[in-house]
Amino acid sequence: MFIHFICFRGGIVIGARDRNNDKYHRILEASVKVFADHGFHQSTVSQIAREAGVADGTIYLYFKNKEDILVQIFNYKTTQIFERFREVVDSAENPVEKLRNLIRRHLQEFQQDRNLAVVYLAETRQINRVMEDQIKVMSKMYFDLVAEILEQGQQDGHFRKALYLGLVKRHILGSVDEVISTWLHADGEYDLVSMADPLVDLFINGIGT
Amino acid sequence: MFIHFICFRGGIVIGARDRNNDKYHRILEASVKVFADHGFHQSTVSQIAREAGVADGTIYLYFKNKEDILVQIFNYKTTQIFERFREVVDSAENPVEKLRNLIRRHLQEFQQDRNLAVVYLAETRQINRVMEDQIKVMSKMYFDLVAEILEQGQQDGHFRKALYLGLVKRHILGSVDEVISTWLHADGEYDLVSMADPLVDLFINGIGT
DNA sequence: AAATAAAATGAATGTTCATTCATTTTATTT
DNA sequence: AAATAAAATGAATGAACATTCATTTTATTT
Repeated sequence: MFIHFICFRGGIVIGARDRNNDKYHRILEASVKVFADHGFHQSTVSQIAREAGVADGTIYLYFKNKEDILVQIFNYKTTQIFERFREVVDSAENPVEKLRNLIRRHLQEFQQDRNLAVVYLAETRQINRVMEDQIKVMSKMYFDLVAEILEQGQQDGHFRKALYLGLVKRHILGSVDEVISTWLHADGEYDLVSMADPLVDLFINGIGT
Repeated sequence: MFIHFICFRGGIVIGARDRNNDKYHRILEASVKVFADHGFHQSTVSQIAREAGVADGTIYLYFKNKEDILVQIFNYKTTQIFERFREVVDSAENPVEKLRNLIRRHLQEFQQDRNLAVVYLAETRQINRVMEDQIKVMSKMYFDLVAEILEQGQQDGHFRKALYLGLVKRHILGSVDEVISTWLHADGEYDLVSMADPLVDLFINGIGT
Protein backbone atom coordinates (compact mmCIF):
# COMPACT_ATOMS: atom_id res chain seq x y z
CA MET A 1 0.00 0.00 0.00
CA PHE A 2 2.69 2.45 1.03
CA ILE A 3 4.58 1.82 -2.18
CA HIS A 4 2.04 3.98 -3.96
CA PHE A 5 3.04 7.02 -2.03
CA ILE A 6 6.71 6.79 -2.74
CA CYS A 7 8.56 7.90 -5.81
CA PHE A 8 12.15 7.74 -7.00
CA ARG A 9 14.89 10.12 -7.95
CA GLY A 10 18.17 8.78 -9.22
CA GLY A 11 17.49 5.52 -7.47
CA ILE A 12 16.96 7.26 -4.14
CA VAL A 13 13.55 7.12 -2.57
CA ILE A 14 12.11 10.47 -1.59
CA GLY A 15 9.22 10.97 0.73
CA ALA A 16 5.60 11.85 0.36
CA ARG A 17 6.18 15.53 1.05
CA ASP A 18 6.87 15.88 -2.67
CA ARG A 19 3.26 14.95 -3.17
CA ASN A 20 2.45 18.48 -2.17
CA ASN A 21 4.57 19.79 -4.96
CA ASP A 22 2.34 21.20 -7.61
CA LYS A 23 4.54 19.78 -10.34
CA TYR A 24 3.40 16.28 -9.47
CA HIS A 25 -0.19 17.33 -9.90
CA ARG A 26 0.51 19.34 -13.01
CA ILE A 27 1.97 16.25 -14.61
CA LEU A 28 -0.94 14.11 -13.43
CA GLU A 29 -3.55 16.44 -14.87
CA ALA A 30 -1.61 16.90 -18.09
CA SER A 31 -1.39 13.14 -18.45
CA VAL A 32 -5.11 12.68 -18.01
CA LYS A 33 -5.65 15.12 -20.85
CA VAL A 34 -3.03 13.60 -23.14
CA PHE A 35 -4.14 10.03 -22.42
CA ALA A 36 -7.73 11.02 -23.08
CA ASP A 37 -6.84 12.66 -26.37
CA HIS A 38 -4.58 9.96 -27.77
CA GLY A 39 -4.97 6.86 -25.65
CA PHE A 40 -2.29 5.61 -23.29
CA HIS A 41 -0.10 3.82 -25.79
CA GLN A 42 -0.17 6.53 -28.42
CA SER A 43 0.67 9.21 -25.88
CA THR A 44 4.32 10.14 -25.67
CA VAL A 45 6.16 11.31 -22.60
CA SER A 46 7.20 14.39 -24.57
CA GLN A 47 3.57 15.28 -25.18
CA ILE A 48 2.84 15.00 -21.49
CA ALA A 49 5.88 17.08 -20.64
CA ARG A 50 4.88 19.79 -23.09
CA GLU A 51 1.29 19.81 -21.79
CA ALA A 52 2.53 20.04 -18.21
CA GLY A 53 5.11 22.69 -19.08
CA VAL A 54 8.10 20.72 -17.82
CA ALA A 55 11.05 18.98 -19.42
CA ASP A 56 10.81 15.35 -20.47
CA GLY A 57 13.30 14.30 -17.82
CA THR A 58 11.32 15.96 -15.07
CA ILE A 59 8.57 13.39 -15.48
CA TYR A 60 11.00 10.75 -14.26
CA LEU A 61 11.68 12.64 -11.06
CA TYR A 62 8.06 12.16 -10.08
CA PHE A 63 7.14 8.91 -11.80
CA LYS A 64 8.99 5.65 -12.23
CA ASN A 65 7.94 5.33 -15.85
CA LYS A 66 5.06 6.02 -18.20
CA GLU A 67 2.84 3.29 -16.85
CA ASP A 68 3.38 4.54 -13.31
CA ILE A 69 1.68 7.78 -14.34
CA LEU A 70 -1.45 5.83 -15.21
CA VAL A 71 -1.28 3.92 -11.94
CA GLN A 72 -0.95 7.18 -10.00
CA ILE A 73 -3.88 8.73 -11.87
CA PHE A 74 -6.08 5.81 -10.89
CA ASN A 75 -4.91 5.82 -7.30
CA TYR A 76 -5.23 9.51 -6.76
CA LYS A 77 -8.48 10.09 -8.59
CA THR A 78 -10.23 6.98 -7.41
CA THR A 79 -9.45 7.71 -3.80
CA GLN A 80 -10.90 11.19 -4.14
CA ILE A 81 -14.00 10.10 -6.00
CA PHE A 82 -14.78 7.31 -3.59
CA GLU A 83 -14.68 9.63 -0.65
CA ARG A 84 -17.42 11.64 -2.31
CA PHE A 85 -19.39 8.50 -3.18
CA ARG A 86 -19.24 7.49 0.45
CA GLU A 87 -20.51 10.90 1.52
CA VAL A 88 -23.58 10.96 -0.69
CA VAL A 89 -24.45 7.37 0.11
CA ASP A 90 -24.25 8.03 3.84
CA SER A 91 -26.25 11.21 3.56
CA ALA A 92 -29.37 9.38 2.31
CA GLU A 93 -31.55 7.54 4.77
CA ASN A 94 -33.13 4.80 2.68
CA PRO A 95 -31.51 2.37 0.22
CA VAL A 96 -33.39 3.64 -2.82
CA GLU A 97 -32.16 7.16 -2.15
CA LYS A 98 -28.67 5.88 -1.41
CA LEU A 99 -28.60 4.18 -4.81
CA ARG A 100 -29.98 7.26 -6.51
CA ASN A 101 -27.40 9.50 -4.85
CA LEU A 102 -24.59 7.14 -5.79
CA ILE A 103 -25.54 7.00 -9.43
CA ARG A 104 -26.21 10.70 -9.67
CA ARG A 105 -22.83 11.46 -8.15
CA HIS A 106 -21.16 8.88 -10.37
CA LEU A 107 -22.49 10.60 -13.48
CA GLN A 108 -21.69 14.01 -12.03
CA GLU A 109 -18.05 13.15 -11.41
CA PHE A 110 -17.47 12.01 -14.96
CA GLN A 111 -19.46 14.81 -16.52
CA GLN A 112 -17.25 17.20 -14.55
CA ASP A 113 -14.03 15.53 -15.66
CA ARG A 114 -14.61 14.27 -19.16
CA ASN A 115 -10.94 13.42 -19.75
CA LEU A 116 -10.84 11.24 -16.69
CA ALA A 117 -13.96 9.46 -17.91
CA VAL A 118 -12.28 8.68 -21.23
CA VAL A 119 -9.18 7.29 -19.53
CA TYR A 120 -11.17 5.40 -16.95
CA LEU A 121 -13.53 3.69 -19.38
CA ALA A 122 -10.80 2.79 -21.85
CA GLU A 123 -8.38 1.37 -19.32
CA THR A 124 -10.78 -0.57 -17.13
CA ARG A 125 -11.67 -2.72 -20.12
CA GLN A 126 -8.10 -3.79 -20.81
CA ILE A 127 -7.21 -7.35 -19.89
CA ASN A 128 -3.72 -8.80 -19.30
CA ARG A 129 -2.21 -5.56 -18.09
CA VAL A 130 -0.05 -4.62 -15.15
CA MET A 131 -2.97 -2.41 -14.18
CA GLU A 132 -5.32 -5.34 -13.96
CA ASP A 133 -4.97 -6.06 -10.25
CA GLN A 134 -5.31 -2.43 -9.34
CA ILE A 135 -8.45 -2.18 -11.43
CA LYS A 136 -9.88 -5.19 -9.66
CA VAL A 137 -9.29 -3.50 -6.31
CA MET A 138 -11.08 -0.38 -7.47
CA SER A 139 -14.00 -2.25 -8.97
CA LYS A 140 -14.30 -4.08 -5.70
CA MET A 141 -14.63 -0.81 -3.80
CA TYR A 142 -17.52 0.17 -6.01
CA PHE A 143 -19.10 -3.25 -5.87
CA ASP A 144 -18.84 -3.33 -2.09
CA LEU A 145 -20.56 0.01 -1.84
CA VAL A 146 -23.41 -1.20 -4.04
CA ALA A 147 -23.60 -4.49 -2.15
CA GLU A 148 -23.99 -2.62 1.10
CA ILE A 149 -26.92 -0.65 -0.30
CA LEU A 150 -28.52 -3.74 -1.80
CA GLU A 151 -28.31 -5.83 1.35
CA GLN A 152 -29.74 -3.04 3.42
CA GLY A 153 -32.54 -2.65 0.89
CA GLN A 154 -33.33 -6.34 1.06
CA GLN A 155 -33.51 -6.27 4.82
CA ASP A 156 -35.93 -3.38 5.01
CA GLY A 157 -38.03 -4.65 2.13
CA HIS A 158 -37.20 -2.07 -0.53
CA PHE A 159 -35.56 -4.69 -2.72
CA ARG A 160 -36.72 -8.24 -3.28
CA LYS A 161 -34.91 -11.09 -1.56
CA ALA A 162 -34.48 -13.36 -4.55
CA LEU A 163 -31.56 -11.50 -6.10
CA TYR A 164 -28.24 -12.77 -7.32
CA LEU A 165 -26.32 -9.90 -5.74
CA GLY A 166 -23.07 -10.54 -7.61
CA LEU A 167 -24.94 -10.12 -10.84
CA VAL A 168 -26.94 -7.10 -9.73
CA LYS A 169 -23.73 -5.25 -8.92
CA ARG A 170 -22.31 -5.86 -12.40
CA HIS A 171 -25.66 -5.01 -13.93
CA ILE A 172 -25.71 -1.60 -12.25
CA LEU A 173 -22.09 -0.65 -12.85
CA GLY A 174 -22.18 -1.88 -16.45
CA SER A 175 -25.30 0.05 -17.18
CA VAL A 176 -23.93 3.29 -15.74
CA ASP A 177 -20.61 2.88 -17.54
CA GLU A 178 -22.32 2.31 -20.86
CA VAL A 179 -24.43 5.42 -20.37
CA ILE A 180 -21.25 7.40 -19.72
CA SER A 181 -19.57 5.82 -22.72
CA THR A 182 -22.43 6.77 -25.05
CA TRP A 183 -22.32 10.29 -23.69
CA LEU A 184 -18.60 10.48 -24.43
CA HIS A 185 -19.07 9.20 -27.97
CA ALA A 186 -21.74 11.87 -28.45
CA ASP A 187 -19.18 14.51 -27.40
CA GLY A 188 -21.04 15.31 -24.21
CA GLU A 189 -23.79 17.14 -26.03
CA TYR A 190 -26.44 16.52 -23.40
CA ASP A 191 -26.72 16.52 -19.65
CA LEU A 192 -25.38 13.24 -18.35
CA VAL A 193 -26.70 13.66 -14.82
CA SER A 194 -30.28 13.80 -16.10
CA MET A 195 -29.93 10.10 -16.88
CA ALA A 196 -29.69 9.25 -13.19
CA ASP A 197 -33.38 9.13 -12.33
CA PRO A 198 -34.52 7.18 -15.40
CA LEU A 199 -31.67 4.74 -14.76
CA VAL A 200 -32.64 4.18 -11.16
CA ASP A 201 -36.19 3.65 -12.30
CA LEU A 202 -34.96 0.91 -14.65
CA PHE A 203 -32.90 -0.72 -11.91
CA ILE A 204 -35.78 -0.79 -9.49
CA ASN A 205 -38.82 -1.37 -11.66
CA GLY A 206 -37.42 -2.95 -14.81
CA ILE A 207 -39.09 -2.64 -18.16
CA GLY A 208 -41.93 -5.12 -17.57
CA THR A 209 -45.53 -4.22 -16.82
CA MET B 1 -19.30 -0.10 -47.76
CA PHE B 2 -17.49 -1.86 -50.59
CA ILE B 3 -14.18 -0.49 -49.48
CA HIS B 4 -14.20 -3.01 -46.66
CA PHE B 5 -14.11 -5.90 -49.07
CA ILE B 6 -11.10 -4.76 -50.99
CA CYS B 7 -7.48 -5.19 -50.15
CA PHE B 8 -4.20 -4.12 -51.69
CA ARG B 9 -1.12 -5.70 -53.13
CA GLY B 10 1.74 -3.51 -54.20
CA GLY B 11 -0.63 -0.63 -54.65
CA ILE B 12 -2.90 -2.65 -56.94
CA VAL B 13 -6.39 -3.46 -55.78
CA ILE B 14 -7.32 -7.10 -55.91
CA GLY B 15 -10.79 -8.45 -55.71
CA ALA B 16 -12.84 -10.17 -53.09
CA ARG B 17 -12.04 -13.63 -54.42
CA ASP B 18 -8.96 -13.57 -52.22
CA ARG B 19 -11.32 -13.51 -49.33
CA ASN B 20 -11.77 -17.22 -49.91
CA ASN B 21 -8.08 -17.75 -49.44
CA ASP B 22 -7.49 -19.44 -46.13
CA LYS B 23 -4.43 -17.30 -45.49
CA TYR B 24 -6.65 -14.27 -45.04
CA HIS B 25 -8.61 -16.10 -42.37
CA ARG B 26 -5.51 -17.59 -40.78
CA ILE B 27 -4.14 -14.10 -40.33
CA LEU B 28 -7.46 -12.82 -38.99
CA GLU B 29 -7.74 -15.56 -36.41
CA ALA B 30 -4.10 -15.26 -35.42
CA SER B 31 -4.57 -11.53 -34.95
CA VAL B 32 -7.56 -12.01 -32.70
CA LYS B 33 -5.44 -14.24 -30.50
CA VAL B 34 -2.41 -11.93 -30.45
CA PHE B 35 -4.51 -8.81 -29.89
CA ALA B 36 -6.34 -10.56 -27.07
CA ASP B 37 -3.09 -11.63 -25.43
CA HIS B 38 -1.19 -8.36 -25.70
CA GLY B 39 -3.64 -5.65 -26.69
CA PHE B 40 -3.67 -4.02 -30.09
CA HIS B 41 -0.86 -1.54 -29.59
CA GLN B 42 1.51 -3.95 -27.89
CA SER B 43 1.00 -6.57 -30.55
CA THR B 44 3.62 -6.62 -33.28
CA VAL B 45 3.08 -7.61 -36.88
CA SER B 46 5.84 -10.18 -36.45
CA GLN B 47 3.95 -11.83 -33.61
CA ILE B 48 0.87 -12.07 -35.78
CA ALA B 49 2.89 -13.45 -38.66
CA ARG B 50 4.49 -16.07 -36.45
CA GLU B 51 1.11 -17.06 -34.97
CA ALA B 52 -0.41 -17.31 -38.45
CA GLY B 53 2.60 -19.18 -39.82
CA VAL B 54 3.36 -16.69 -42.57
CA ALA B 55 6.07 -14.15 -43.24
CA ASP B 56 5.80 -10.60 -41.98
CA GLY B 57 5.48 -9.25 -45.49
CA THR B 58 2.61 -11.58 -46.30
CA ILE B 59 0.39 -9.70 -43.89
CA TYR B 60 0.63 -6.70 -46.18
CA LEU B 61 -0.64 -8.66 -49.15
CA TYR B 62 -3.93 -9.13 -47.34
CA PHE B 63 -4.16 -6.03 -45.16
CA LYS B 64 -3.35 -2.42 -45.81
CA ASN B 65 -1.69 -2.01 -42.42
CA LYS B 66 -1.90 -3.13 -38.84
CA GLU B 67 -5.03 -1.16 -38.04
CA ASP B 68 -6.77 -2.57 -41.09
CA ILE B 69 -6.49 -6.00 -39.51
CA LEU B 70 -8.52 -4.77 -36.57
CA VAL B 71 -11.08 -3.19 -38.88
CA GLN B 72 -11.40 -6.44 -40.82
CA ILE B 73 -11.81 -8.46 -37.63
CA PHE B 74 -14.68 -6.25 -36.58
CA ASN B 75 -16.32 -6.32 -39.99
CA TYR B 76 -16.03 -10.01 -40.51
CA LYS B 77 -16.91 -11.18 -37.04
CA THR B 78 -19.66 -8.69 -36.40
CA THR B 79 -21.41 -9.55 -39.64
CA GLN B 80 -21.37 -13.22 -38.73
CA ILE B 81 -22.51 -12.73 -35.19
CA PHE B 82 -25.35 -10.44 -36.16
CA GLU B 83 -26.74 -12.95 -38.59
CA ARG B 84 -27.03 -15.37 -35.71
CA PHE B 85 -28.53 -12.72 -33.44
CA ARG B 86 -31.15 -12.06 -36.10
CA GLU B 87 -31.93 -15.76 -36.33
CA VAL B 88 -32.56 -16.34 -32.64
CA VAL B 89 -34.57 -13.14 -32.30
CA ASP B 90 -36.79 -14.09 -35.22
CA SER B 91 -37.26 -17.62 -33.95
CA ALA B 92 -39.00 -16.49 -30.75
CA GLU B 93 -42.60 -15.45 -30.89
CA ASN B 94 -42.95 -12.97 -28.07
CA PRO B 95 -40.74 -10.01 -27.11
CA VAL B 96 -39.68 -11.40 -23.76
CA GLU B 97 -38.43 -14.57 -25.41
CA LYS B 98 -36.80 -12.57 -28.18
CA LEU B 99 -34.87 -10.59 -25.60
CA ARG B 100 -33.94 -13.73 -23.72
CA ASN B 101 -32.73 -15.43 -26.89
CA LEU B 102 -30.71 -12.41 -27.89
CA ILE B 103 -28.94 -12.15 -24.58
CA ARG B 104 -28.35 -15.86 -24.31
CA ARG B 105 -26.85 -15.94 -27.79
CA HIS B 106 -24.80 -12.85 -27.05
CA LEU B 107 -23.22 -14.53 -24.05
CA GLN B 108 -22.82 -17.78 -25.98
CA GLU B 109 -20.91 -16.13 -28.81
CA PHE B 110 -18.39 -14.56 -26.50
CA GLN B 111 -18.06 -17.60 -24.28
CA GLN B 112 -17.27 -19.56 -27.44
CA ASP B 113 -14.67 -17.09 -28.65
CA ARG B 114 -13.01 -15.66 -25.59
CA ASN B 115 -10.26 -13.92 -27.56
CA LEU B 116 -12.80 -12.08 -29.65
CA ALA B 117 -14.55 -10.99 -26.48
CA VAL B 118 -11.31 -9.53 -25.13
CA VAL B 119 -10.63 -7.61 -28.33
CA TYR B 120 -14.21 -6.51 -28.69
CA LEU B 121 -14.61 -5.17 -25.15
CA ALA B 122 -11.23 -3.43 -25.12
CA GLU B 123 -11.60 -1.72 -28.46
CA THR B 124 -15.23 -0.60 -28.25
CA ARG B 125 -14.31 1.54 -25.28
CA GLN B 126 -11.61 3.49 -27.08
CA ILE B 127 -12.46 7.05 -28.02
CA ASN B 128 -10.78 9.22 -30.69
CA ARG B 129 -9.76 6.32 -32.90
CA VAL B 130 -10.07 5.64 -36.59
CA MET B 131 -12.24 2.72 -35.52
CA GLU B 132 -14.71 4.99 -33.82
CA ASP B 133 -17.16 5.42 -36.69
CA GLN B 134 -17.17 1.74 -37.45
CA ILE B 135 -17.87 0.97 -33.82
CA LYS B 136 -20.78 3.36 -33.86
CA VAL B 137 -22.25 1.56 -36.86
CA MET B 138 -21.96 -1.78 -35.08
CA SER B 139 -23.42 -0.51 -31.85
CA LYS B 140 -26.28 0.88 -33.85
CA MET B 141 -27.01 -2.55 -35.34
CA TYR B 142 -27.29 -3.96 -31.86
CA PHE B 143 -29.30 -1.05 -30.57
CA ASP B 144 -31.70 -1.27 -33.50
CA LEU B 145 -32.29 -4.92 -32.83
CA VAL B 146 -33.05 -4.23 -29.18
CA ALA B 147 -35.24 -1.26 -30.12
CA GLU B 148 -37.28 -3.47 -32.40
CA ILE B 149 -37.89 -5.94 -29.58
CA LEU B 150 -38.71 -3.20 -27.11
CA GLU B 151 -41.22 -1.44 -29.35
CA GLN B 152 -42.95 -4.66 -30.15
CA GLY B 153 -43.09 -5.47 -26.44
CA GLN B 154 -44.61 -2.10 -25.67
CA GLN B 155 -47.29 -2.57 -28.30
CA ASP B 156 -48.42 -5.94 -27.07
CA GLY B 157 -48.23 -4.95 -23.43
CA HIS B 158 -45.24 -6.99 -22.29
CA PHE B 159 -43.23 -3.87 -21.57
CA ARG B 160 -44.49 -0.67 -20.05
CA LYS B 161 -45.08 2.36 -22.26
CA ALA B 162 -43.29 4.95 -20.14
CA LEU B 163 -39.77 3.99 -21.16
CA TYR B 164 -36.92 6.10 -22.40
CA LEU B 165 -35.98 3.64 -25.14
CA GLY B 166 -32.60 5.21 -25.92
CA LEU B 167 -31.61 4.66 -22.33
CA VAL B 168 -33.03 1.17 -22.08
CA LYS B 169 -30.92 0.05 -25.03
CA ARG B 170 -27.70 1.32 -23.40
CA HIS B 171 -28.80 -0.14 -20.10
CA ILE B 172 -29.16 -3.60 -21.60
CA LEU B 173 -26.01 -3.61 -23.71
CA GLY B 174 -23.94 -2.12 -20.91
CA SER B 175 -25.14 -4.65 -18.44
CA VAL B 176 -24.41 -7.58 -20.73
CA ASP B 177 -20.96 -6.24 -21.62
CA GLU B 178 -20.05 -5.79 -17.98
CA VAL B 179 -21.11 -9.34 -17.21
CA ILE B 180 -18.87 -10.55 -20.02
CA SER B 181 -16.04 -8.34 -18.82
CA THR B 182 -16.23 -9.72 -15.29
CA TRP B 183 -16.24 -13.23 -16.68
CA LEU B 184 -13.10 -12.45 -18.68
CA HIS B 185 -11.33 -10.99 -15.67
CA ALA B 186 -12.23 -14.16 -13.77
CA ASP B 187 -10.54 -16.21 -16.50
CA GLY B 188 -13.81 -17.75 -17.65
CA GLU B 189 -14.04 -19.99 -14.63
CA TYR B 190 -17.82 -20.26 -14.68
CA ASP B 191 -20.56 -20.67 -17.23
CA LEU B 192 -21.30 -17.31 -18.78
CA VAL B 193 -24.51 -18.36 -20.48
CA SER B 194 -26.09 -19.22 -17.15
CA MET B 195 -26.19 -15.49 -16.46
CA ALA B 196 -28.74 -14.96 -19.23
CA ASP B 197 -31.91 -15.79 -17.35
CA PRO B 198 -31.08 -13.89 -14.16
CA LEU B 199 -30.12 -10.93 -16.32
CA VAL B 200 -33.37 -10.95 -18.24
CA ASP B 201 -35.18 -11.16 -14.94
CA LEU B 202 -33.39 -8.00 -13.82
CA PHE B 203 -34.19 -6.19 -17.03
CA ILE B 204 -37.85 -7.03 -16.85
CA ASN B 205 -38.63 -6.99 -13.16
CA GLY B 206 -35.90 -4.84 -11.66
CA ILE B 207 -34.71 -5.24 -8.12
CA GLY B 208 -37.66 -3.56 -6.40
CA THR B 209 -40.45 -5.35 -4.60
C1' DA C 1 28.48 35.40 -0.67
C1' DA C 2 30.57 30.94 -0.96
C1' DA C 3 29.51 26.38 -0.72
C1' DT C 4 26.48 22.68 -1.00
C1' DA C 5 22.37 20.39 -2.15
C1' DA C 6 18.12 19.74 -4.76
C1' DA C 7 15.53 20.20 -8.83
C1' DA C 8 15.13 20.59 -13.57
C1' DT C 9 16.68 20.31 -18.18
C1' DG C 10 16.80 18.38 -22.94
C1' DA C 11 20.01 16.34 -26.13
C1' DA C 12 21.76 11.75 -26.83
C1' DT C 13 21.08 6.72 -26.68
C1' DG C 14 19.50 2.44 -27.89
C1' DT C 15 15.72 -0.28 -28.81
C1' DT C 16 11.58 -1.52 -30.87
C1' DC C 17 8.75 -2.22 -34.75
C1' DA C 18 5.70 -1.08 -38.91
C1' DT C 19 6.51 -1.14 -43.48
C1' DT C 20 9.04 -1.91 -47.90
C1' DC C 21 10.97 -4.34 -51.65
C1' DA C 22 14.50 -7.13 -54.04
C1' DT C 23 14.58 -11.85 -54.32
C1' DT C 24 12.74 -16.55 -54.22
C1' DT C 25 9.18 -19.93 -54.51
C1' DT C 26 4.98 -21.69 -56.31
C1' DA C 27 1.25 -21.82 -59.74
C1' DT C 28 -0.56 -21.13 -64.33
C1' DT C 29 -0.35 -20.59 -69.17
C1' DT C 30 1.61 -21.23 -73.72
C1' DA D 1 9.19 -27.63 -70.29
C1' DA D 2 9.78 -22.82 -71.10
C1' DA D 3 7.80 -18.66 -70.09
C1' DT D 4 5.02 -15.79 -67.48
C1' DA D 5 2.43 -14.43 -63.62
C1' DA D 6 1.13 -14.59 -58.79
C1' DA D 7 2.22 -15.28 -54.09
C1' DA D 8 5.28 -15.34 -50.45
C1' DT D 9 9.45 -14.30 -48.12
C1' DG D 10 12.35 -11.97 -44.58
C1' DA D 11 16.24 -8.97 -44.23
C1' DA D 12 16.86 -4.02 -44.45
C1' DT D 13 15.13 0.67 -43.55
C1' DG D 14 13.98 4.46 -41.06
C1' DA D 15 11.04 6.67 -37.91
C1' DA D 16 9.31 6.89 -33.30
C1' DC D 17 9.94 7.12 -28.58
C1' DA D 18 10.94 5.72 -23.55
C1' DT D 19 14.56 6.44 -20.73
C1' DT D 20 19.15 8.20 -19.15
C1' DC D 21 22.46 11.38 -17.54
C1' DA D 22 25.92 15.12 -17.94
C1' DT D 23 25.05 19.73 -17.37
C1' DT D 24 22.61 23.88 -15.80
C1' DT D 25 19.54 26.36 -12.87
C1' DT D 26 17.43 27.28 -8.52
C1' DA D 27 17.17 26.85 -3.49
C1' DT D 28 19.22 26.23 1.02
C1' DT D 29 22.79 26.25 4.35
C1' DT D 30 27.11 27.74 6.39
